[in-house]
Order: sequence, then C-alpha cells, then structure tokens
Amino acid sequence: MIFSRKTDYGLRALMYLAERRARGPVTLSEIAEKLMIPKAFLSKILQQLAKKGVVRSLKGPSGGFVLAVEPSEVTLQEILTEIDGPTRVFECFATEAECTLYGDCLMRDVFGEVEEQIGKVLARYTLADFRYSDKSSAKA
Amino acid sequence: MIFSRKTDYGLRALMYLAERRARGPVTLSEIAEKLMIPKAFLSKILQQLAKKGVVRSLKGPSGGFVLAVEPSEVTLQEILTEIDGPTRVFECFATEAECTLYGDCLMRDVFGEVEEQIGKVLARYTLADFRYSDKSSAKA
DNA sequence: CTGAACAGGACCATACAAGTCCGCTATTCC
DNA sequence: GGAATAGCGGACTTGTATGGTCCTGTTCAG
Repeated sequence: MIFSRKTDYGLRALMYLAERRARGPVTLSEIAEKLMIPKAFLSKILQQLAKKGVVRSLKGPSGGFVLAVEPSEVTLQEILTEIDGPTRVFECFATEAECTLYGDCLMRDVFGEVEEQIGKVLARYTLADFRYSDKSSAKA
Repeated sequence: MIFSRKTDYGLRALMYLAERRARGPVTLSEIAEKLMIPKAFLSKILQQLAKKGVVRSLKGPSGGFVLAVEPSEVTLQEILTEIDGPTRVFECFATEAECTLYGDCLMRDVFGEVEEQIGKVLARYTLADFRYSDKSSAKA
C-alpha cells in the first residue's frame, strides 16, 4: 500500500479546513474530534503541513489552523508528496558491483513509467475536488 | 515503496530461468549464488511461484527449477501479483459509521484510477522483455 | 497573568519484511 | 537398498517503519 494512514488523515484534515476556510482558524481538537483522528498524531501531521506552508497555524486562544492555499491551486500530488514524501515505486537494491544487469536495467524504466503515470493521475485533482460534507448538511 | 525486495528477487530469478530454459533444471544454489540472493529466502519465493505454476520444481539429484511458462506469455503484472499480491494503492481505514464522507468518497475513485494506470503499464511488459545477460556474454 | 492553543522532542507498540534454521520428503544413482 | 542431492515447509529471529502517546515547552488573547 503506497499511501499511509497518515496521508489519509492529512488529506481529510485539509478537506475539512478547506470547507471552514472563511470562518477563521479551526482548532486541532475540533478537527480531530470531527474526523475521528487521534489528536496527538494529527498534531504532528498538521505541524508538518504548516512547515511546508500548506496550512498556517496560530497559537494562543482563538488560534488553530487555517488553510494557507487556494484549494483549487494545490494538487493531490503535491499534498501526498508533502505528507509522505515522493511516491517511490521501486528502489534498486543492488550496488553497481552486485547488479547482474550491467546497466541495462529495464526495470528501472518500467518503474519510472509507473511513477509517471501515478503522478499524472494525482496531478489532475486538486483539493477543491475533495469536498468534505458535514453530517448536518449531508443528504440522506 | 510498492514493490518489495522479494519482488525484485523473484523477478530476477525468473529472468535467469528464462535464459536457461533450454538447459534443464537450475538449482536453487546456482540462482542464489549468481544473483546474490540469500538462498533460504529465494527458496521461499520460488516455492511460492511453483505453487502458482510459474515455475516447476524437481526434487532429487539433477533437480532444480524450470520456468513453466512462455516468457512472452507472462506479463509483469502477473508476476508481481503472484509474488506480492495485488497492487493496492489505498485501503479505506474507516468503518462506514466512521466515514465522514457519506459514500461520496472521491478518494476511492482516484486511487482506483491510479491502480488502473499502474496495471496498464505493467501489463505491457512480459518476462521476455527482461533479459538477464550473463557476465560472460555481456559486452563492455 | 492565566489558560487556551500549537510545537516538538522523547518515547512506546505493533506489524511487516527480510532473513535464518532445521528436520522432512522426494529422487536419482550406484 | 541406501547414500547423496535437492526442494518443502514450519518455526523462529531481527530490523525498521508506522502509528500513536506523553510531556514539557512557547505563544498570545483577554
């Protein structure tokens, strides 16, 4: 499985923040509770996203997190990369001396192609495509 | 990383077997030594591939492993699936009660699309495309 | 100045991958 | 038949990444 639970949490938190953007900072506790994510863990994820500039964090009373980017301007690919690092499909295990393929490693090409395709799909979606719908406003 | 070392070992072993196919069974020891793969570990991998019918194993003296399929008939996708199971990009962590998206999970679609693209690339290559070149016959 | 909020380092637990060990079974050849 | 050879397969170990907790800061509104 390429994408971790961390990614899932982070992405959902961003979706939540996208919805509330107009209403000022949202506290960690609110997000954690609404999305049922362990608070301390989510804290780490949001800290990370804050460092990358995706969200902004405000300390003190009436603080919290706000989305720092336009939802339609940030792609899924960027988000996933920021949370979990680049999507690596394959990593060569052999040192050059060990490699039995003598530079002719077609595998490398194939897996590069795979990575490229993954990137293409992920780059087609932005945060704006992923709307979090609150229970209260959800239709049956 | 989607593809494990196990996959790497298995794929390389199959390449090796593809080259030697005409020459009868190849012993585990030979493959392990030539490809620098831990013997006991490779044994497990080949056992697994034998069960799936990709290779055939022969016990006793002058036994070993032989490729049981036409190299050009088996795709990379099949091999990888047989070694590591289906390529799962994403797995929903939430139970339905927990899910804050109420059935509208676009993520599912996106990751499904990613899986599909991966499959497409991998299905384009067969074992025949991946030639193992022995050192002795390799060009500088 | 107090309490709400995030920051961040240290720590823990579990799971999975990678790898080892060893006794068992099948086969060949003398 | 009985060595010797080769794969079978279950049990075990180990290393590392993930997921998660805890606790002590620091910042800041009121």
